[in-house]
Amino acid sequence: MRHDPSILHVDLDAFFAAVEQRDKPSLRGKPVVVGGIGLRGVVSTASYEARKYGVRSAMSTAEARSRCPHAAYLGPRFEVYRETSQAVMAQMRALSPLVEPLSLDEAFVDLTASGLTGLTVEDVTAIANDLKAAIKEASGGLTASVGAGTSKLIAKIASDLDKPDGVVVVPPGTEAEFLAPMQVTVIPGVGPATAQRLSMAGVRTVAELQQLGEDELIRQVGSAHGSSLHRLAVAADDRAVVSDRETKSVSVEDTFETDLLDRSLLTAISDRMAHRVSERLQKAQLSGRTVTVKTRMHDFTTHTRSSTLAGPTDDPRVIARVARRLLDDSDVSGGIRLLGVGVSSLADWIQDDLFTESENEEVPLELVELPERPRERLSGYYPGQDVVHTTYGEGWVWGSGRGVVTVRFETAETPAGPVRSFAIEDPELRRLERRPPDDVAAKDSAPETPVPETPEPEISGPEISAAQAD
DNA sequence: TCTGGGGTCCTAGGACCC
DNA sequence: TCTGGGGTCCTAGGACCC
Repeated sequence: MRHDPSILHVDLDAFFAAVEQRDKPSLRGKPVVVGGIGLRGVVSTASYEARKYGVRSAMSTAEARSRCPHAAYLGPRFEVYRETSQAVMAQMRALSPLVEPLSLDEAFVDLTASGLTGLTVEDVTAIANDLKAAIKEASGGLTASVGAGTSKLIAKIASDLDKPDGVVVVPPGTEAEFLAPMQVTVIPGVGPATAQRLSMAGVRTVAELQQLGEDELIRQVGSAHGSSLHRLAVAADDRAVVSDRETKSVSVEDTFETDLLDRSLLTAISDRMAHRVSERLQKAQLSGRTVTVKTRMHDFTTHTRSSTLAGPTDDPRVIARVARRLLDDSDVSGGIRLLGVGVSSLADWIQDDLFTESENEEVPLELVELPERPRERLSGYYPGQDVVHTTYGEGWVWGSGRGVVTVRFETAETPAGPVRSFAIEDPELRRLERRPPDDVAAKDSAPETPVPETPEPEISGPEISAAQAD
């Protein structure tokens, strides 16, 4: 353990939203929410003006809109954030060569690496204020909050205490008493599940955690987590600041506006994701042996399927083929809300593996074109159906994947073949309240009306949005 | 009006090998 | 013929972070 508060944790305030306010003066002083703006979007960052209305990170955008309808809702511009982040990180590196970025808006700085020793609380406070000024200058006006202490844990917690635009330096020797009155959830790694378990053992504050024996803690939360928590509770943290952490995995995933059932569509999307993963691997000069496909069902249960190759690859065709096979093994019948493709077991070299090469030649993999826009659109409610399903041209069936429904789409003979019939069974979701359009509501509630063999959908009828379908 | 996308780390069971 | 542990690798899932 070091004796001076020489570890800084720097955290940019409401970073994404602050960049937007910087670039668009009309947004300054106003509530700004950056995040997914689609049906299933969540909030990445809310400006402090928006936080007054209860808008928080990770909240669904729909919820945010209801809390703060007059805010500006913006999709993220990662390229701009990355640029700004680099300018900010450069200021930290000018202060000390040992900087560990945790994300675009956060980093640890170890001052001892710059040769500074015997730093007092006053010294560090002055350094932190200088750094904040430099960051503001380099970023076009962004503010940061800085925490400092004798360890990562203390610096990290301290940076959160005086947000925004604050500096908190914890005097050496006071760490355990600094933590004692706080909730256990201030300790990074203690999330809802761990907090719940600790709570059942009567532990809510760090002081109570300090009293709990290590054996008991391990019984509650497992061995690795338990022993590290035991040490962190008494502020015994000697984790080093590490500047170059190596990448362990690369992945791409997407949540769909409505749940997807159509295997050929999913396969096309999977192929595209495999190519994007490959591009990112190649850019980073990485390759990996394990391909993983991730699916999330309508009820949010998540499954992964993975397969490990004999040697590492960054070849889009190899990744795509393995992903296809894994996707084929996945159950998609209830509709999936998310699909992801990832590569792990990374190596920083590429094996010219005859095995994988020969596989390539056997099955050349062609990217299936995704329809840019649906050419034709059929939609409607039918008796016996309690959810809207919409068919698009080209044989895709897009379903909401909710509720009990058996719908036949027998009309569409498309270039990709007939649109198939499908059925979804999910008793739990049947109870969901629905608001079908008025003209269909009557039919919908009619008892025991048989499902027509060949329903006659309204063609080019009024658009039934997925929001209404829910 | 539920619940993103990019990650990291840990656990647990089974296969396999010595 | 019956029965050891230990170690490593792989797979699946879950908690957590920003």
